[in-house]
Amino acid sequence: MSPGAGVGFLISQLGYVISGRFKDLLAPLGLEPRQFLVLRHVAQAQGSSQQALGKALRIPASRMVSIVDSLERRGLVERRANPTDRRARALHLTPEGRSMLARTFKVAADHERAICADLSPAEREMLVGMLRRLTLARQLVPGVHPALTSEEAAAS
Amino acid sequence: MSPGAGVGFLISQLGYVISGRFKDLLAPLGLEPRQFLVLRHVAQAQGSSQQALGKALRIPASRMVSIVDSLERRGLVERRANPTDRRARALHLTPEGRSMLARTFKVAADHERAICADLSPAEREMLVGMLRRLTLARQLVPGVHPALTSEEAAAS
DNA sequence: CACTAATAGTTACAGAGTGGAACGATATAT
DNA sequence: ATATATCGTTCCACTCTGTAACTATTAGTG
Repeated sequence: MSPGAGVGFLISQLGYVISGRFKDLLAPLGLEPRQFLVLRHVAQAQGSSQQALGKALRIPASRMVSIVDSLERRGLVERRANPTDRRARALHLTPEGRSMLARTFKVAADHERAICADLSPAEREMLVGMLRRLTLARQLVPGVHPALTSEEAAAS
Repeated sequence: MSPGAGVGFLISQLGYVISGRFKDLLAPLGLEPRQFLVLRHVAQAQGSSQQALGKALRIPASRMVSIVDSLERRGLVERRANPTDRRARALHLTPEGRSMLARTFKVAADHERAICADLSPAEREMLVGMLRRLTLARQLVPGVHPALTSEEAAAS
């Protein structure tokens, strides 16, 4: 079979345009995919340190700095003092951060709807099931998009 | 629904690791994905100019130079004189290029097998059908992976 | 036939994005 | 106490990218 017709190529090709489209949809909110990723994880683990977050998301510490900088500048995230460790910064979502996150979820839902527009609900379910089996077989971290994290970490 | 569970995210996530894996599989042959892409298209359209190739693959002319340089240095591709236009170079596959291409196809086939290992033949067929419908709805160029081409061109 | 505009390939270059190394402040272990 | 590790930060070198300029050649126009 010629490459270009297989599952691998189709998924790879689709994945690229889908994530590119998501980036475009996020842009009007003034958010980049990586910022979205971090914002979402701060919400899930309030008070985390930058290191912990970077470790979970496989983002180098030096890169976390500027990402958190931008989120803080926009008032979406706060760097608070950690009472037990004066080196670390406890990251917290602001009310604006929370409302922004809600907006991004809406964008993501719209995106998902557009992608699945041509599929019947039954097909969609079947597709999700098969894709999920493929991801599990590849030990992907659920909810963490590798493209937004380290290039190195993927190899390790 | 939370992002990370949808079709979009799953495909995007899988696409990233699948293409990354393909890159790793290609590495032992001393070939990068972009070189593979160009090599494959030279084979499909022998005698093409670099511009024509770049246009088809959405690779800027300045970038084609180094790609073709590397392929020529490895003896996989030849820049011959174009009899009707002395500005243009006619690209041709060498015998080594052809055998290299055959090897890459074998790698791609192995890769595809590994990806689909957990799917029954019927499932695989259904998956391909659904994915193909998604790609058609998005007007993707068949066989051309956008990630290996221009960032700009995707927007146009 | 001159002259201008467009095109093929190349080179040079500047900008964005990346992770690693080094640094000061703090925490932990011996 | 003293050495070692960790957190956040800054700095930097490296890669990848497309644009612009340049030469050689071709095509169009009067």
